[in-house]
Amino acid sequence: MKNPSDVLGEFERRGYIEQVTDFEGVKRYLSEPAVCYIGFDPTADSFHVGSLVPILALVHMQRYGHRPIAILGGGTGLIGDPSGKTEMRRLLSWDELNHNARMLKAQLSRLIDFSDDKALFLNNADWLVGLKYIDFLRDIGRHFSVNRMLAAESYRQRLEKGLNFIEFNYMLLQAYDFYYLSKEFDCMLQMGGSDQWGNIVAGIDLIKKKLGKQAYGITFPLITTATGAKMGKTAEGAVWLSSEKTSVYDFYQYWVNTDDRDVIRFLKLFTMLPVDEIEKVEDLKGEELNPLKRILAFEVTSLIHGYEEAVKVYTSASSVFGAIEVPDDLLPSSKIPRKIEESRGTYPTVTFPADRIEKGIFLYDLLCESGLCTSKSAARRLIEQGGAYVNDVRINNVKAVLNKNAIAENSLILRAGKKKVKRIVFN
RNA sequence: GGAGAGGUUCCCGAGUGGCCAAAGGGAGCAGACUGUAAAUCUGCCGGCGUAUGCCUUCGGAGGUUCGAAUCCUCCCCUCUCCA
Repeated sequence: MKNPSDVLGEFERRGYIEQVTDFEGVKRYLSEPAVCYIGFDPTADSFHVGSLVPILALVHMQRYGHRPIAILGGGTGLIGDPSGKTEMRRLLSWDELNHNARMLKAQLSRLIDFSDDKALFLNNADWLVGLKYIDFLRDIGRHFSVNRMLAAESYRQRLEKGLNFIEFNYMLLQAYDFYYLSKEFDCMLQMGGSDQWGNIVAGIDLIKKKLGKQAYGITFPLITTATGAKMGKTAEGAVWLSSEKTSVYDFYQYWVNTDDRDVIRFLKLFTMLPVDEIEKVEDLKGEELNPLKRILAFEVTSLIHGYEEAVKVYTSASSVFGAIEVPDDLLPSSKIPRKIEESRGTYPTVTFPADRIEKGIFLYDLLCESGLCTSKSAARRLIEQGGAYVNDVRINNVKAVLNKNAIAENSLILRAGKKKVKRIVFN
């Protein structure tokens, strides 16, 4: 069993920590199995890559013997957190909320063990919705100074754009969450993104005032890529953890395409590989980083979608981009297949009726309908610019028509640019 | 409640009656170079498609006009100042 207090060191070495309210205090608190919590946004029915750090923080906590609590901001989601947003969030309906809660818990369950209450998944709607306005003002509201709230960074930004009263109350509700959890579950540590600092501190103050107890807070840094983009954002939108929303293939690709400068940092942040091992490969540069990128992609995919799926995408990606041997001594704890036997990868597949190909089908139609291009115009452009490949042969003719000659075993491989590939099956 | 400013294509932002599918930048896409990286260069960047063409788009609904993102009316939203 690991030493519970070492989790803090682990966080430090992995780059999980932005701020701590009281480092020594937290260390003492974590010196024996403790309870900690993180709140999650209920606005979608899947987490995305941006939530990975908080989620993995809970995973680490559990591995070190602590009891993590994931709070779904059901009650607060009905309001919308202004922190770090420049716009007001849309309000959720009850049905959406319940649906999202189910889906999110299922996702977390793959990573966190909720059996026997070793971890908890709670919805703050359970205790927030029943609050009485007047009681709340008397018991909780009086402890908050508006002056201090206005000074909080999270509100200051919004003050410039405009902040309505409902959002202004968000801090009180989140502080109340923390107070509630400290009272009911002895949870004295809250973690969260750096934009949550103000809310966390407010909760600590409230606990001090109401219970006379000391609570703690840790915030994670906002993770951006080397190019300055927010983590997990692509042109197509967020990179989701749900394979329904982001295919496992695209998920894997997102990670392999990591910028050189981010590889080591991301290995520490987003995989569970031992930090010792990661630190040993820190000096690798240039092309040597390619196997590391594959390990990164493999490990994260494996964590989120499971080992089997990860092996599958890894194999198919290798058949698209070429297999490389990953040395046994490179991050030895990784379960990535070190050698790939030449096998046909499983490309993302789209099926078409067989008569389409028998009649002959315009290449641009196929590109468009298979989802590789967003419109026929885009498909034409792609062909004109030399980015369209059928079975690895570049097709430059915009009016190209595919017929039976193009297929082998009822399928063909369609490429758009270097990175987007689909297998088209006709039957 | 009063006064003012504003809402333009994925984002920022120009455009004040025809030359506007709408400048410029960013993002994105393709190609070259490469290592499924970055940087750079070239091209593209509403849709249908190849027609001096049509359709959709400048907050929403109407109107004026041969013609509107641009003018008028009403409405919605945002911001600033005052109360």
